[in-house]
Amino acid sequence: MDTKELGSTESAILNSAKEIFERKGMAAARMQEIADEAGINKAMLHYYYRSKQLLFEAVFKSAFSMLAPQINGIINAETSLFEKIINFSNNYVLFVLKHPYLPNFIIQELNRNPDFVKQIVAEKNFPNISKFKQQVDEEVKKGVIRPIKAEQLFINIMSLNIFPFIGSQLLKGLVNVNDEAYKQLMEERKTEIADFIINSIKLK
Amino acid sequence: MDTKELGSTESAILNSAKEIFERKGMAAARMQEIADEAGINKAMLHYYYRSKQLLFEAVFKSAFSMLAPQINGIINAETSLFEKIINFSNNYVLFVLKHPYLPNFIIQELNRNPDFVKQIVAEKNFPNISKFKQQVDEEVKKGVIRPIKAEQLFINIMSLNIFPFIGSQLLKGLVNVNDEAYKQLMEERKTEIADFIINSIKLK
DNA sequence: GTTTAGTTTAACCAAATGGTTGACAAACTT
DNA sequence: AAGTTTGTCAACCATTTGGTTAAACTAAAC
Repeated sequence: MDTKELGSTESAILNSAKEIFERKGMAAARMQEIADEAGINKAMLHYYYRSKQLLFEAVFKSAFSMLAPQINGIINAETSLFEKIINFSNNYVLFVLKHPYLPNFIIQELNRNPDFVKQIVAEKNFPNISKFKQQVDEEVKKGVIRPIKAEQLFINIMSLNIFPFIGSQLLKGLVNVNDEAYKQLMEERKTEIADFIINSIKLK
Repeated sequence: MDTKELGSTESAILNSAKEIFERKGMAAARMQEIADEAGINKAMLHYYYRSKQLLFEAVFKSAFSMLAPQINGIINAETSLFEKIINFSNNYVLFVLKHPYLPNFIIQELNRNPDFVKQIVAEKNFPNISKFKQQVDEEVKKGVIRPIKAEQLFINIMSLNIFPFIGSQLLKGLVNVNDEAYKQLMEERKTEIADFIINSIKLK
């Protein structure tokens, strides 16, 4: 596949590995397939990354470091609570269009390997909702929004944004629409989600 | 493992296969492990189910037939819209406590194999939201709830209920709570979700 | 021009894995 | 009771798979 210089072989491997791992998951991914995708010999994978496990971890960390700023940047921005909700919903849809398999990959592998969470959480760039929490508590106290735990609100925001993509196959079936119509629904959600949330919490 | 008579070996296999497949997914599951779990010889798996693929399909269909009534029964009940929302949120949490890996398994394998959806949708007991849709449209027209597409409301309900379990590892990390505290949050959601939704759509 | 260090490949290997076979036993059938 | 079907198992098989190795190639250093 394409590379973008920088130890071209090494980054070609990482790119191909990302593609295969994200689409198939650790267990179903094949080293040979990654090598083929990168257009290089299988031995190169081990030359640069030692083992499947280590290659996987490199991919996972790289993937997580794409998602984290997405969450962090918006949740901890210097904007009002409502703006955060609007921005997140809007941006997340755009993000997923660029990386369709990424969120599912992360969630899946995190479930398969719960200990992994601890490693990741320990890292410096791991998102932190403390600022968001403080903001929510304030708005509740000021009577701008109805009483709600910041944790629950955060889970709601994440759920409404992430699940429609992860559960897309199931939802397509249940809602009984084709790919095109579902894509249209997702498009609408860029504003629908924020409306839905703000309507729920805002005290007029 | 335990069996519950009825061709004891065959059902022992299915039970063990469910357990392993749901926890590890198709790709990572091992036939030997399923046999061990069932306390029988590996050849028996093939005697009763021919191949890994067929055993997997049996498990998947069985799993889906547990989830479907959960959705169907409530969404198409003879109750008011608000009652449906309340009942679903309440029941779903109880369901997941009994079958922790099931929803994730279904969504995961459906993603991995999108063609599978068509097969499943064709079956008679596949949930259908037409009644729910009609109900939502009516309530909008009557001015009981604000204007919202039934499909979007449905997706919101599903997202708010299902995602917190599927993404539990990620959310635990982001919200920064331990297993115990997270379980507590899930407990609260039995009522929190319905409140959140109804607050959003209800016109006073 | 030779050495040297890093890079790449074809061929190979051992373990794991899904699946098969043939013997054997238990349960029906007649 | 003899024969037939059904269920069960240990051993086996072919293929796949992650991983290794030794030799060949490349390009910079001397």
